Amino acid sequence: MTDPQDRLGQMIRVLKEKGHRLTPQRLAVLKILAKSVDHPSVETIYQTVRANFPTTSLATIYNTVNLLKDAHEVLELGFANLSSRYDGNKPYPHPHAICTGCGEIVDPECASLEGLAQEMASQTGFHITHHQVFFFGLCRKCQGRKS
Amino acid sequence: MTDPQDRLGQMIRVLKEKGHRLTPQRLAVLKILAKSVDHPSVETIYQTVRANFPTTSLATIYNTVNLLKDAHEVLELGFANLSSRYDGNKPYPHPHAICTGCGEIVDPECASLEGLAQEMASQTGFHITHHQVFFFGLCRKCQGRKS
DNA sequence: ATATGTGCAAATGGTTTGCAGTGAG
DNA sequence: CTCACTGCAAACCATTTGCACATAT
Repeated sequence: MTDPQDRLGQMIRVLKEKGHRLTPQRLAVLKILAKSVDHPSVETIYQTVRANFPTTSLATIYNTVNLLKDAHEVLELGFANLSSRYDGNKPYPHPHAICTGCGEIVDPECASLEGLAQEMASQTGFHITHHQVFFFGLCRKCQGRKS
Repeated sequence: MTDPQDRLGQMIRVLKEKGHRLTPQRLAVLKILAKSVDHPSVETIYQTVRANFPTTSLATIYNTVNLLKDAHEVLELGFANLSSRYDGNKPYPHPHAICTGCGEIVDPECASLEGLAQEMASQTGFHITHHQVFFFGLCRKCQGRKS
Protein backbone atom coordinates (compact mmCIF):
# COMPACT_ATOMS: atom_id res chain seq x y z
CA MET A 1 0.00 0.00 0.00
CA THR A 2 1.18 3.50 -0.83
CA ASP A 3 2.15 5.73 2.09
CA PRO A 4 -1.05 7.57 3.09
CA GLN A 5 0.91 10.71 3.93
CA ASP A 6 2.29 10.86 0.42
CA ARG A 7 -1.12 10.29 -1.11
CA LEU A 8 -2.72 13.00 1.01
CA GLY A 9 0.01 15.48 0.17
CA GLN A 10 -0.25 14.62 -3.47
CA MET A 11 -4.03 15.04 -3.50
CA ILE A 12 -3.81 18.43 -1.79
CA ARG A 13 -1.07 19.56 -4.13
CA VAL A 14 -3.01 18.61 -7.27
CA LEU A 15 -6.24 20.24 -6.12
CA LYS A 16 -4.40 23.46 -5.25
CA GLU A 17 -2.64 23.45 -8.59
CA LYS A 18 -6.03 23.36 -10.25
CA GLY A 19 -7.17 26.33 -8.20
CA HIS A 20 -9.51 24.47 -5.87
CA ARG A 21 -10.01 25.47 -2.25
CA LEU A 22 -9.30 23.24 0.68
CA THR A 23 -12.34 23.36 2.94
CA PRO A 24 -12.51 21.33 6.15
CA GLN A 25 -15.10 18.97 4.66
CA ARG A 26 -13.00 18.50 1.58
CA LEU A 27 -9.89 17.79 3.61
CA ALA A 28 -11.82 15.17 5.58
CA VAL A 29 -12.75 13.41 2.34
CA LEU A 30 -9.17 13.50 1.10
CA LYS A 31 -7.90 11.99 4.35
CA ILE A 32 -10.37 9.14 4.15
CA LEU A 33 -9.48 8.36 0.54
CA ALA A 34 -5.74 8.74 1.06
CA LYS A 35 -5.56 6.16 3.81
CA SER A 36 -8.46 3.88 2.95
CA VAL A 37 -7.69 0.38 1.85
CA ASP A 38 -11.29 -0.85 1.70
CA HIS A 39 -12.55 0.95 -1.42
CA PRO A 40 -15.25 3.02 0.30
CA SER A 41 -18.47 4.17 -1.34
CA VAL A 42 -19.64 7.78 -1.33
CA GLU A 43 -22.21 6.81 1.27
CA THR A 44 -19.51 5.36 3.54
CA ILE A 45 -17.35 8.45 3.17
CA TYR A 46 -20.40 10.59 3.86
CA GLN A 47 -21.18 8.80 7.14
CA THR A 48 -17.56 9.09 8.27
CA VAL A 49 -17.27 12.79 7.44
CA ARG A 50 -20.55 13.51 9.20
CA ALA A 51 -19.06 12.27 12.47
CA ASN A 52 -16.90 15.40 12.47
CA PHE A 53 -18.97 17.73 10.28
CA PRO A 54 -22.63 16.91 10.94
CA THR A 55 -24.03 19.33 8.38
CA THR A 56 -22.05 17.95 5.45
CA SER A 57 -24.19 17.00 2.48
CA LEU A 58 -23.88 14.11 0.06
CA ALA A 59 -23.46 16.59 -2.79
CA THR A 60 -20.25 17.85 -1.20
CA ILE A 61 -18.82 14.35 -1.04
CA TYR A 62 -19.70 13.77 -4.69
CA ASN A 63 -18.16 17.11 -5.57
CA THR A 64 -14.83 16.30 -3.95
CA VAL A 65 -14.70 12.73 -5.17
CA ASN A 66 -15.38 13.89 -8.72
CA LEU A 67 -12.67 16.51 -8.47
CA LEU A 68 -10.19 13.80 -7.48
CA LYS A 69 -11.48 11.47 -10.15
CA ASP A 70 -11.02 14.09 -12.85
CA ALA A 71 -7.50 14.73 -11.56
CA HIS A 72 -6.78 10.99 -11.62
CA GLU A 73 -6.07 11.05 -7.90
CA VAL A 74 -8.72 8.47 -7.16
CA LEU A 75 -9.89 5.45 -9.14
CA GLU A 76 -13.62 4.89 -9.52
CA LEU A 77 -14.87 1.33 -9.53
CA GLY A 78 -18.23 1.72 -11.23
CA PHE A 79 -20.81 -1.05 -11.11
CA ALA A 80 -24.07 -1.28 -12.98
CA ASN A 81 -26.33 -2.09 -10.05
CA LEU A 82 -24.70 -0.98 -6.84
CA SER A 83 -23.00 2.32 -6.09
CA SER A 84 -19.43 3.16 -7.08
CA ARG A 85 -16.50 2.40 -4.83
CA TYR A 86 -13.30 4.42 -4.74
CA ASP A 87 -9.61 3.64 -4.51
CA GLY A 88 -7.43 6.51 -3.36
CA ASN A 89 -4.35 4.42 -2.72
CA LYS A 90 -3.70 3.18 -6.21
CA PRO A 91 -5.48 5.74 -8.39
CA TYR A 92 -4.59 4.03 -11.66
CA PRO A 93 -6.46 1.12 -13.32
CA HIS A 94 -5.70 -2.29 -11.85
CA PRO A 95 -7.62 -5.54 -11.46
CA HIS A 96 -9.96 -6.14 -8.52
CA ALA A 97 -11.48 -9.17 -6.89
CA ILE A 98 -14.98 -8.56 -5.53
CA CYS A 99 -16.67 -10.87 -3.04
CA THR A 100 -20.32 -11.36 -3.95
CA GLY A 101 -20.95 -12.56 -0.40
CA CYS A 102 -19.75 -9.68 1.78
CA GLY A 103 -18.79 -7.00 -0.76
CA GLU A 104 -15.11 -7.00 0.14
CA ILE A 105 -12.85 -5.70 -2.64
CA VAL A 106 -9.17 -6.62 -2.82
CA ASP A 107 -6.30 -5.59 -5.10
CA PRO A 108 -4.21 -8.62 -6.01
CA GLU A 109 -0.84 -8.41 -7.67
CA CYS A 110 -1.34 -9.33 -11.28
CA ALA A 111 1.61 -9.85 -13.54
CA SER A 112 -0.29 -11.25 -16.50
CA LEU A 113 -2.62 -8.30 -17.03
CA GLU A 114 -0.15 -6.48 -19.19
CA GLY A 115 -0.04 -9.36 -21.64
CA LEU A 116 -3.81 -9.44 -21.85
CA ALA A 117 -3.93 -5.72 -22.64
CA GLN A 118 -1.41 -6.21 -25.43
CA GLU A 119 -3.38 -9.12 -26.81
CA MET A 120 -6.58 -7.02 -26.79
CA ALA A 121 -4.85 -4.19 -28.63
CA SER A 122 -3.39 -6.39 -31.35
CA GLN A 123 -6.60 -8.37 -31.81
CA THR A 124 -8.82 -5.31 -32.14
CA GLY A 125 -6.59 -2.57 -33.46
CA PHE A 126 -7.90 -0.41 -30.62
CA HIS A 127 -5.69 2.16 -28.96
CA ILE A 128 -6.36 1.09 -25.37
CA THR A 129 -6.36 3.91 -22.82
CA HIS A 130 -7.67 2.24 -19.67
CA HIS A 131 -9.45 -0.83 -18.43
CA GLN A 132 -11.78 -2.17 -15.81
CA VAL A 133 -11.10 -5.73 -14.73
CA PHE A 134 -13.38 -7.27 -12.13
CA PHE A 135 -13.32 -10.86 -10.95
CA PHE A 136 -16.35 -11.84 -8.90
CA GLY A 137 -16.55 -14.73 -6.49
CA LEU A 138 -16.45 -15.66 -2.82
CA CYS A 139 -13.65 -14.60 -0.50
CA ARG A 140 -12.16 -17.19 1.83
CA LYS A 141 -14.43 -16.21 4.74
CA CYS A 142 -17.57 -16.39 2.64
CA GLN A 143 -16.61 -19.77 1.22
CA GLY A 144 -16.73 -21.10 4.76
CA ARG A 145 -20.13 -19.61 5.60
CA LYS A 146 -23.32 -21.55 5.02
CA SER A 147 -25.23 -19.91 2.19
CA MET B 1 -20.19 -15.91 -34.16
CA THR B 2 -22.60 -18.60 -33.03
CA ASP B 3 -25.34 -19.65 -35.46
CA PRO B 4 -28.29 -17.33 -34.75
CA GLN B 5 -30.76 -20.13 -35.44
CA ASP B 6 -29.21 -22.26 -32.74
CA ARG B 7 -29.20 -19.39 -30.28
CA LEU B 8 -32.84 -18.54 -30.94
CA GLY B 9 -33.90 -22.17 -30.57
CA GLN B 10 -31.90 -22.48 -27.39
CA MET B 11 -33.42 -19.32 -25.90
CA ILE B 12 -36.95 -20.47 -26.70
CA ARG B 13 -36.26 -23.91 -25.30
CA VAL B 14 -34.90 -22.58 -22.03
CA LEU B 15 -37.74 -20.13 -21.49
CA LYS B 16 -40.35 -22.82 -22.16
CA GLU B 17 -38.60 -25.19 -19.77
CA LYS B 18 -38.96 -22.56 -17.09
CA GLY B 19 -42.68 -22.26 -17.82
CA HIS B 20 -42.55 -18.87 -19.51
CA ARG B 21 -44.90 -17.95 -22.35
CA LEU B 22 -43.77 -16.94 -25.79
CA THR B 23 -45.59 -13.76 -26.68
CA PRO B 24 -45.02 -12.01 -30.02
CA GLN B 25 -43.19 -9.13 -28.31
CA ARG B 26 -41.04 -11.56 -26.41
CA LEU B 27 -40.19 -13.51 -29.54
CA ALA B 28 -39.19 -10.28 -31.25
CA VAL B 29 -36.74 -9.54 -28.43
CA LEU B 30 -35.28 -13.05 -28.59
CA LYS B 31 -34.73 -12.75 -32.32
CA ILE B 32 -32.89 -9.48 -31.95
CA LEU B 33 -30.64 -10.82 -29.21
CA ALA B 34 -30.02 -14.15 -30.93
CA LYS B 35 -28.67 -12.59 -34.09
CA SER B 36 -27.23 -9.32 -32.84
CA VAL B 37 -23.51 -8.85 -32.97
CA ASP B 38 -23.47 -5.22 -31.84
CA HIS B 39 -24.34 -5.60 -28.15
CA PRO B 40 -27.60 -3.64 -28.22
CA SER B 41 -28.98 -1.67 -25.30
CA VAL B 42 -32.54 -2.09 -24.01
CA GLU B 43 -33.40 1.20 -25.66
CA THR B 44 -32.12 -0.04 -29.04
CA ILE B 45 -34.05 -3.29 -28.73
CA TYR B 46 -37.12 -1.30 -27.75
CA GLN B 47 -36.94 0.91 -30.84
CA THR B 48 -36.51 -2.12 -33.10
CA VAL B 49 -39.39 -4.05 -31.56
CA ARG B 50 -41.66 -1.03 -31.79
CA ALA B 51 -41.27 -1.04 -35.56
CA ASN B 52 -43.39 -4.21 -35.59
CA PHE B 53 -45.30 -3.84 -32.31
CA PRO B 54 -45.89 -0.13 -31.79
CA THR B 55 -47.55 -0.48 -28.40
CA THR B 56 -44.68 -2.39 -26.79
CA SER B 57 -43.43 -0.86 -23.57
CA LEU B 58 -39.93 -0.57 -22.21
CA ALA B 59 -40.96 -2.64 -19.19
CA THR B 60 -41.66 -5.59 -21.47
CA ILE B 61 -38.19 -5.39 -22.97
CA TYR B 62 -36.65 -5.26 -19.51
CA ASN B 63 -38.81 -8.19 -18.46
CA THR B 64 -37.65 -10.40 -21.31
CA VAL B 65 -34.03 -9.38 -21.13
CA ASN B 66 -33.99 -10.11 -17.40
CA LEU B 67 -35.54 -13.50 -17.96
CA LEU B 68 -32.76 -14.35 -20.40
CA LYS B 69 -30.15 -12.90 -18.11
CA ASP B 70 -31.34 -15.04 -15.19
CA ALA B 71 -31.30 -18.08 -17.46
CA HIS B 72 -27.74 -17.22 -18.57
CA GLU B 73 -28.92 -16.98 -22.17
CA VAL B 74 -27.74 -13.41 -22.51
CA LEU B 75 -24.71 -11.64 -21.05
CA GLU B 76 -25.22 -8.24 -19.51
CA LEU B 77 -22.45 -5.69 -19.91
CA GLY B 78 -23.20 -3.29 -17.09
CA PHE B 79 -21.59 0.14 -16.96
CA ALA B 80 -21.72 2.64 -14.14
CA ASN B 81 -22.74 5.69 -16.16
CA LEU B 82 -24.37 4.58 -19.37
CA SER B 83 -27.03 1.92 -19.86
CA SER B 84 -26.33 -1.80 -20.04
CA ARG B 85 -25.58 -3.55 -23.31
CA TYR B 86 -26.43 -7.17 -24.03
CA ASP B 87 -24.68 -10.05 -25.77
CA GLY B 88 -26.99 -12.85 -26.88
CA ASN B 89 -24.44 -14.56 -29.08
CA LYS B 90 -21.88 -15.47 -26.45
CA PRO B 91 -23.91 -15.47 -23.23
CA TYR B 92 -20.94 -16.35 -21.03
CA PRO B 93 -18.35 -13.93 -19.58
CA HIS B 94 -15.64 -12.87 -22.00
CA PRO B 95 -13.49 -9.77 -22.46
CA HIS B 96 -14.73 -6.75 -24.40
CA ALA B 97 -13.10 -3.77 -26.07
CA ILE B 98 -15.20 -0.61 -25.90
CA CYS B 99 -14.58 2.42 -28.10
CA THR B 100 -14.92 5.61 -26.10
CA GLY B 101 -15.34 7.50 -29.36
CA CYS B 102 -18.28 5.81 -31.04
CA GLY B 103 -19.46 3.28 -28.46
CA GLU B 104 -18.65 0.24 -30.57
CA ILE B 105 -18.10 -2.94 -28.56
CA VAL B 106 -16.11 -5.86 -29.94
CA ASP B 107 -15.33 -9.38 -28.67
CA PRO B 108 -11.70 -10.22 -29.34
CA GLU B 109 -10.25 -13.68 -29.01
CA CYS B 110 -8.29 -13.74 -25.81
CA ALA B 111 -6.13 -16.69 -24.94
CA SER B 112 -4.41 -15.17 -21.93
CA LEU B 113 -7.54 -14.43 -19.90
CA GLU B 114 -7.61 -17.88 -18.38
CA GLY B 115 -4.15 -17.39 -16.92
CA LEU B 116 -5.17 -14.08 -15.41
CA ALA B 117 -8.20 -15.67 -13.74
CA GLN B 118 -6.00 -18.36 -12.26
CA GLU B 119 -3.56 -15.78 -11.01
CA MET B 120 -6.38 -13.81 -9.38
CA ALA B 121 -7.69 -16.92 -7.65
CA SER B 122 -4.34 -17.96 -6.24
CA GLN B 123 -3.39 -14.43 -5.18
CA THR B 124 -6.65 -13.80 -3.33
CA GLY B 125 -7.92 -17.22 -2.27
CA PHE B 126 -11.24 -16.23 -3.84
CA HIS B 127 -13.41 -18.82 -5.52
CA ILE B 128 -13.97 -16.91 -8.77
CA THR B 129 -17.37 -17.43 -10.38
CA HIS B 130 -17.42 -14.86 -13.17
CA HIS B 131 -15.71 -11.75 -14.38
CA GLN B 132 -16.17 -8.50 -16.23
CA VAL B 133 -13.20 -7.41 -18.31
CA PHE B 134 -13.49 -4.15 -20.21
CA PHE B 135 -10.73 -2.45 -22.16
CA PHE B 136 -11.52 1.11 -23.18
CA GLY B 137 -9.91 3.03 -25.98
CA LEU B 138 -10.35 4.22 -29.55
CA CYS B 139 -11.26 1.88 -32.39
CA ARG B 140 -9.37 2.19 -35.64
CA LYS B 141 -11.98 4.49 -37.22
CA CYS B 142 -12.02 6.82 -34.24
CA GLN B 143 -8.23 6.99 -34.12
CA GLY B 144 -8.38 8.49 -37.59
CA ARG B 145 -11.03 11.08 -36.79
CA LYS B 146 -10.13 14.56 -35.57
CA SER B 147 -11.07 14.86 -31.91
C1' DA C 1 -13.24 41.25 -1.91
C1' DT C 2 -14.65 37.64 -4.80
C1' DA C 3 -15.36 33.63 -6.75
C1' DT C 4 -15.57 28.92 -5.25
C1' DG C 5 -17.69 25.71 -2.07
C1' DT C 6 -21.62 24.26 0.78
C1' DG C 7 -26.14 22.49 1.87
C1' DC C 8 -30.56 21.81 0.57
C1' DA C 9 -33.99 20.39 -2.53
C1' DA C 10 -35.38 19.32 -6.93
C1' DA C 11 -34.12 17.08 -11.27
C1' DT C 12 -32.23 13.20 -13.89
C1' DG C 13 -31.97 8.71 -16.06
C1' DG C 14 -31.82 3.88 -16.19
C1' DT C 15 -34.31 0.32 -14.24
C1' DT C 16 -38.05 -1.82 -11.38
C1' DT C 17 -42.59 -2.33 -9.59
C1' DG C 18 -47.83 -2.24 -8.92
C1' DC C 19 -51.82 -3.00 -11.00
C1' DA C 20 -55.88 -3.58 -14.14
C1' DG C 21 -56.68 -5.49 -18.35
C1' DT C 22 -55.11 -8.99 -22.08
C1' DG C 23 -53.99 -13.21 -24.24
C1' DA C 24 -50.98 -17.68 -24.52
C1' DG C 25 -51.35 -22.24 -22.96
C1' DC D 1 -60.35 -21.03 -18.28
C1' DT D 2 -56.28 -19.36 -15.84
C1' DC D 3 -52.40 -17.46 -14.76
C1' DA D 4 -48.49 -15.26 -16.75
C1' DC D 5 -47.71 -11.10 -19.66
C1' DT D 6 -48.45 -6.43 -21.26
C1' DG D 7 -48.65 -1.49 -21.00
C1' DC D 8 -48.89 2.38 -18.36
C1' DA D 9 -47.56 5.16 -14.65
C1' DA D 10 -45.48 5.66 -10.44
C1' DA D 11 -41.60 4.37 -7.60
C1' DC D 12 -36.57 3.78 -6.95
C1' DC D 13 -31.90 5.02 -6.19
C1' DA D 14 -27.42 6.68 -7.23
C1' DT D 15 -25.81 10.72 -8.92
C1' DT D 16 -26.19 15.57 -10.69
C1' DT D 17 -27.77 20.20 -10.78
C1' DG D 18 -29.62 24.96 -9.45
C1' DC D 19 -29.47 28.31 -6.31
C1' DA D 20 -28.90 31.35 -2.17
C1' DC D 21 -25.74 31.60 1.47
C1' DA D 22 -21.19 30.94 3.52
C1' DT D 23 -16.17 31.07 3.45
C1' DA D 24 -11.17 30.03 1.83
C1' DT D 25 -7.89 32.59 -0.33
